[in-house]
Order: sequence, then C-alpha cells, then structure tokens
Amino acid sequence: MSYLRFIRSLASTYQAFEAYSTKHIKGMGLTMTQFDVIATLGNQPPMTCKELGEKTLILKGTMTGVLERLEQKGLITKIPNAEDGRSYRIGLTKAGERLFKKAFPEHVQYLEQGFAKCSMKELNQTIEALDRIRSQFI
Amino acid sequence: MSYLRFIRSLASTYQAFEAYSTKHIKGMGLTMTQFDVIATLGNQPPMTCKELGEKTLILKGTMTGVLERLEQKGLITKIPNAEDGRSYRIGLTKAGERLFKKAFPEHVQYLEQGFAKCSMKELNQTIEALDRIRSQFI
DNA sequence: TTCAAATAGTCCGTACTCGTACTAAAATAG
DNA sequence: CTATTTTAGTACGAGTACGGACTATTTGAA
Repeated sequence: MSYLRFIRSLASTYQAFEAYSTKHIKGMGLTMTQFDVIATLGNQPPMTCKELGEKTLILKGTMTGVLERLEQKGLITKIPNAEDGRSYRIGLTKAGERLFKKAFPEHVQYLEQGFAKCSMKELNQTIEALDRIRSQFI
Repeated sequence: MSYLRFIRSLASTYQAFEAYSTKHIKGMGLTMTQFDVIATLGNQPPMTCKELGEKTLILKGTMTGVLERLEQKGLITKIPNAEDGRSYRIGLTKAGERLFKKAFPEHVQYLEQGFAKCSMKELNQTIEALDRIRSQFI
C-alpha cells in the first residue's frame, strides 16, 4: 500500500522543485515554458519547430503560441527553410543570445544552491530508483 | 553536477506516472483535476470550497470553474451554509456517489498494477530520499 | 508522372494554473 | 456599536496543455 505514499511524495517533490525553479525564472520575465525554449536554443544551430518540440516536450499546438510570444519579445527569429517549404528554422536573436548567456548560468547556479545540502550518493541512488520505477509505466 | 540528472529523472518519472494515471481517468469522462475533487469528496461530509482546495491543492480561482463543470455533469451540489453566508458546502450527488464508489476502487487497482513489480523496500527508501530532498526546497 | 499518404505548422475549443482585482459577509479593534 | 480588516468565493486575463481539424508542402507508390 506504500505506493499511494510514493505518489504523494513524488508529486509534492516535483511540485516543490517546480515552484522553486519558477520563482527564479519569473524574475527574468519569462515563463517556465519560454525559458525551456530559450535554454534549448542556446549554443545550438537554429532548429525546426518539430525538433524543438522533441527536445522540450512541448506539443506543436502549444509551440505556435509560445514562439509567437518569444518573437514579440524579440528573443527568437524564424528563418525560412530552403530545403522544406513547410517549415522554418528557429534561432535566438542577439537579444535572445544575451539573455541566454546571462540567465542560463545564473539559473543553473540557483538550482545548485537548492541541492547544496543533498549528498551526491543519495541523489544518485534516487535517480536509479526513480528510473527503475518509471520504466514500469512506459 | 548529478542534480541536473536528478531533475530530469524526477520530472520524467512524475510525467510518466501522470500520463499513466490520466489515461485511465479520461476513460471515465473526467479530467485529473475533476477526479481529484470527486475522490476527495467521497465518503466525507460536505465541505467548503476552501477545505476542498486545501486537500486537493487546487487554488480557489481554479476551483470555481472546476466545480461549475462538475455541477453541470450532475456530480456535485452546493449546499448553502447556514453558519457563514459567504460560503457553502460541497457534496456529491447520488450520481457522484455512484461514480465514486465505482471509479475510485477501480483507479486504485489500476495504479496498483503499475507498481506491481516495484519492491516495497525500494518504494519506502525512495519516499524517504524524496522527502529529504524536498525539504531543501521549502 | 500523378495521385495518395505522410509531414510541418497553424487554428480552434476545452480545461487548467496562476495572479490580481473585486464583492459580500464575518470577525475584530477601538 | 461602528469602522477596519480579514476571509470566502467570483471574475477575469495571460499563458500553457492537449486534441482534432485544417492547409500547404513533400514524399512515396502505382
């Protein structure tokens, strides 16, 4: 019966982490989803909407709106794709690059703080256990 | 640096479980949030919107709409509260009761299947580790 | 080659999350 | 007892998630 407790523990830990992370991201004027896109595009050659969706787990229907808002903020550009008239490539603008180069390391460091008191050994053991449990659900 | 791997592992396990659970809930014509409300109201005396929100972690602003849709489906009723003119008590209708008595045990059993191959010992160890890690973020 | 099937993205509808502002009722301080 | 503050729930707007229908382009098969 402890699987019900496991579910609660999993959900609340995920949500606590999500809340911790979100607090920092909001300070940069982005949503988690928007940050996810910026972080994925950073230091990478421009990629299609489809590729971006695969890396970020954002569905294409959602992606349209997210990219629209990022374009309005002047952080990304859509480059027509010569090889395929249906698609285009998405890349960071100069402003997007600047934001990425500043925000990404800052955020990584912020997350690091949260884990400062966790032992490596415990983290690694938990990763292994989570991966084993997850494999039952796929 | 393994905390980045931990985050990925935590998020993907949570999402895999969520997807597994959602698949079953959708089959009963409910969303996860709606099921959460029904499951919380089952076998309990009617409670206020506030209490319901505390138990389900649904914010009051969201709750209004969720209850509206559950009321339309005829699964819940709002009972005026004699002791406090600002609030009302929310309870399951007969149809809501019937759905709960059928769907809840079915869902618990469905979840149990997913965890069938997980050892109790590993689940308990993981719960403890997750709880320790979570405490760093609150 | 031409027509059917697959693919890339968009559009739309429903539902949820979160935050802020608002209304009405209750609790409390002076 | 009145005025202030708190509290319960609603209203609303921006953003996200997800699914299904749709358009345009490309690919693949007859």
